[in-house]
Amino acid sequence: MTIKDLAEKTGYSVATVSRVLNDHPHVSERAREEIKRAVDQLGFQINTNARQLKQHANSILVVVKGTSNELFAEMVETIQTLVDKTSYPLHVDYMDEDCNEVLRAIQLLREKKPLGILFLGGNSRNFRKDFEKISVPCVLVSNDASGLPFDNLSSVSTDDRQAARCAMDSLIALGHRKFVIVGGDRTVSDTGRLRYEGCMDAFRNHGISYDEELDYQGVRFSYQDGYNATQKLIANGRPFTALFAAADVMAIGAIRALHNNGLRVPRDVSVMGFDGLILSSFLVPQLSTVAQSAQEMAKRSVEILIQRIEQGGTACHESVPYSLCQRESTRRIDE
Amino acid sequence: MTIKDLAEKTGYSVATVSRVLNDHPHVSERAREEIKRAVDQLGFQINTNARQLKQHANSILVVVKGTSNELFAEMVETIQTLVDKTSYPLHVDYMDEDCNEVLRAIQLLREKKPLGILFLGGNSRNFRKDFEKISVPCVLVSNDASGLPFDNLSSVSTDDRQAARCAMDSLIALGHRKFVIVGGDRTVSDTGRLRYEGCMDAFRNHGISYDEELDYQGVRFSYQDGYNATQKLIANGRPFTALFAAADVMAIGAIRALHNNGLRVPRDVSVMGFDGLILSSFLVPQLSTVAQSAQEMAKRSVEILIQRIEQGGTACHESVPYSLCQRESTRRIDE
DNA sequence: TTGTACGCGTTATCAA
DNA sequence: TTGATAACGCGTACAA
Repeated sequence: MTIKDLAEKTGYSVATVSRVLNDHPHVSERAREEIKRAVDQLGFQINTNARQLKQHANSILVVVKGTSNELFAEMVETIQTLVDKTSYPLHVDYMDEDCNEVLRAIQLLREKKPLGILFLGGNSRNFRKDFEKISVPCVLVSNDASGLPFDNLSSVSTDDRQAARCAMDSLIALGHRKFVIVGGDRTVSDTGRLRYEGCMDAFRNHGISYDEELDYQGVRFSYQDGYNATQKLIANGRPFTALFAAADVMAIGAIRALHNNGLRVPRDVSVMGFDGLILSSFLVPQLSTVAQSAQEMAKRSVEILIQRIEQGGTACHESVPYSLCQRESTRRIDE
Repeated sequence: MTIKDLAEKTGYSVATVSRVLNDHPHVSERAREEIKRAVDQLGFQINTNARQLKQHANSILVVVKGTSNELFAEMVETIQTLVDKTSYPLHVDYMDEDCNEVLRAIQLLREKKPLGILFLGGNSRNFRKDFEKISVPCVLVSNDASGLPFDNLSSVSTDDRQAARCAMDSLIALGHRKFVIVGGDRTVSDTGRLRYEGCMDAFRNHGISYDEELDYQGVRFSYQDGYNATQKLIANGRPFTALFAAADVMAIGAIRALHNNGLRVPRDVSVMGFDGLILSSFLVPQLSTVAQSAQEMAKRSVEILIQRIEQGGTACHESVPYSLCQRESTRRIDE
């Protein structure tokens, strides 16, 4: 079933059929109706390979790093509704967490010929290495790209460092002095490194002693890793009253590990997460966390991308506000 | 940068270049090397649109219904590793929950020309309506398709009805007699309907009275809907000692709602979920649940699909075992 | 072993 | 308003 078949069945030419299919003008009402009816009747489906081979498909591409990242899932939804309001078709591509998102984008660039790309998550090393091959406007979402030398790569992110520092400040204000941190692997995750540094800023400012070796665990952003890391921190035997996890999923694993060791949250240990997943507000206790504005990040990314696509201009780098949610997993302690 | 350019640069013809690109025989070592070098140097990337327009790409397609379904995410990982061991390329396509997965598959069938399709989740109504247009072997995963009249549609699923019944039986064995259920919308979700019927089976068997109107909520599988539904059930004012949620995510929302109403789990109310998400074992209290064998379902689906692709044969329908996890959110009560 | 030439399904540019 | 036809980039008979 091709447009050729459609042409034969309806008695029109492929050109006319194509015009109808693409809602082009210069087609008589009668032809339009007849052809549309035939499309429905015969269950015709267009071949996007052939179409994209010809067309400069004017779509927007979203490359999502990680297939089960709740924060990204929330953002994709927002992006979808926003882009739907424009005339740009949207294409979302999910990939494994430890895939190279830039190489993947280069591949998709050839296939889909999008006008611009939105990266949900990304590793600066990958960008440094291969991004030069991409020339369409791009926006890196949730990571800052201001340090990267590409004027077609904008970014919208949370100020991870400041947000983490703010979280620690709040715990310090609650009277906490002895901390452990379940964070990301600073050698591979930009996010992990920044949030770590934010914590250090707070410690330094308040003269709090902290042993990077004994009180930090750099692991993957998962329940299990959060759990394991916390087990180790407990096993180290250094007392602590507050635990900061650089992601809500790790915080959940951490709370379970604390529980298994007879430590209650927030009675014995205050736990603060990072991200502000929807899930975290349904937990018992509700998770205190630094909430990223997923909606706002998504919104600005789309706006910036479309602006760059339509009006050009060089890269810009924005950070969107975060909000500290003091909920039930943290408490004030007496000195 | 096309194979034509590549041909010019190297002095060979497009045919030879194409052969090298596809690792075909009948190419001299020298030509192979020269061309491969040129590919690297010029950063050539093949145009998959053109390629797929020509080729009957011998890939396997996975259509995932729902972008943030943890259970499916687990299965995709397993599928990926399994298919990687074969020579079939794998293509995973994620779509919104309330999209028509069959129409989407038909579309992708034209684009990617896969040898077979794996459906992760699906609505029997959609299949009944449009599946006839698909002729390649398919496997519906997590829903039973034995009632559907297609001999190229196999299925691998959990026996939802029996599993739900088993869950209720276990709660009854723990002394519970007054139940409420947070389930799916039985009019749209096959899964929701089956799990509901399983509960009814148990009630009937044990002579337990149950008011479908007052004690059942049919909602979407989300935290928020689980929460809202539970609020309503509590507001109805009918006392209950056990709550069954047809999905772990709903159970989590339910627990929070109970908590907000001063009801402790499992002290005041026992809560049992369904799915066995990884998350559920990290909660406090650990969620009692009916765990589906995600791994096993994924494994059998792949096996069946490849078998059908390679050796043909008509559809088969399997159910994989579930396991009842009595953890910390349920308890025995005294009569 | 290599090259020529055609066709895949579509869109777009003409001319009618 | 319509139709014939040339691309798009690639794979593959078939010929050499």
